[in-house]
Amino acid sequence: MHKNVPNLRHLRAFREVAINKNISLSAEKIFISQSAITQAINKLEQHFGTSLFNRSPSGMFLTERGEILFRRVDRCLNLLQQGVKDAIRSGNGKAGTNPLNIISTSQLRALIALEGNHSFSMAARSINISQPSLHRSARELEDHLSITLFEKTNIGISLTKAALILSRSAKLAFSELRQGFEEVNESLGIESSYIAIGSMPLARTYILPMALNQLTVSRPQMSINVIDGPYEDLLQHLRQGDIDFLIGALRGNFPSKEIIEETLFETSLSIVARAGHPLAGQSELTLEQLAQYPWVVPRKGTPARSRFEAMFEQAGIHIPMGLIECSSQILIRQLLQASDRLTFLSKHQITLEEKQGILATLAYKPDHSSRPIGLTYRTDWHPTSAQKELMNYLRDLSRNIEE
DNA sequence: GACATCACAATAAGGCATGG
DNA sequence: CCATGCCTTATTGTGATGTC
Repeated sequence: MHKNVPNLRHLRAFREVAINKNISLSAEKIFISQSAITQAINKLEQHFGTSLFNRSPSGMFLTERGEILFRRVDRCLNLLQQGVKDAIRSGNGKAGTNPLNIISTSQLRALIALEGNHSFSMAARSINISQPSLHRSARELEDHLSITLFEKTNIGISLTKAALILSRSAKLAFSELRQGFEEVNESLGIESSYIAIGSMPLARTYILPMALNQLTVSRPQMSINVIDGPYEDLLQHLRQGDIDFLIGALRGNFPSKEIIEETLFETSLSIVARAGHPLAGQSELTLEQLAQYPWVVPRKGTPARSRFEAMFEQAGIHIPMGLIECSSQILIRQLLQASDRLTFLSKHQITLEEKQGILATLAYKPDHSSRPIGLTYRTDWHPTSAQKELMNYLRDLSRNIEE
């Protein structure tokens, strides 16, 4: 995932030279030799496959792609610097010299690997290095920061609070670099970029596929990763920069200003059953009638599930027993087809074929059935042009949705 | 004066074996 | 499982020297 992250000191050197427009001066500032910086920059240029500076007698000036990268590198380093500071504070350590001097990419990689794996051996395997190597990097990091990063718990090795803070900044920092790499490639006309989208059930069925098709027409080389899962997991990945944005039902009420929710459209929930269902075609259904049948419902904690429960509770009716919780659209169809179960679907989850005869929308309109569908992303996220393009397709498609 | 380059030195990163 | 020692390999850095 975070392959090929360049040496942090090289990135620092790059930033200094970009600011000072002078290698020798930068060399004095960050205490390494002039030749080391020259080579570091060459290496970065090789890594990103483009020249980053115009060398002129009056100094080193960023090329167009150098500028692009500089913005990302600057954010990357700031994130890391802040992350180390916060982690040290959280771990009651003493803030020492410049944090960027004491940590390396491989140490951060080790840290990140340990976040998802509760043993050194598994973490090592997950990033294809040997257990001793990973172990050493991890302990070195701990040593350099002089705070506790790892502790033994009942599930194995866990990260301390301080370690989690650092790991999160590192992921965000690496993801800035990933985005920078993609922007540079875009500017070179290499369409190899990559987008990770977190998808909640609704969007998947209609709007997202259409937008993805549009995007792949204009950018055939693009690789796209659509990830689904429980909202909490997706949000977690979003906050750590693993996912670029989420699409689906908005939850609202974010405690912090860290996350933005952008409404694309409103959709309304309908109660649906198979076409030959006993309640299909009847008018004026009551909640009591609906409570007689078994249901397929969304996971607990989702907005649609809350609506489902509120619908009965407000009317003082017991919630039907024998619920099946399921978020797979295909499975829901099959459950409905084979039984008299009912479910909540929003208008845009029902396809044309289904409207023409496989599913029946029952004559009962839940209160407050309308809910916002939209995009969720980090406030400090800076989308690449491919990412912006995809979001614009989604916005355009939403505008044309007939309600 | 300021960057590039070269030969070599120094470190960092990684692996294997092996013992708690 | 984790931790360590010991060794190899890869990466980075230095200082001298070249080039424009």
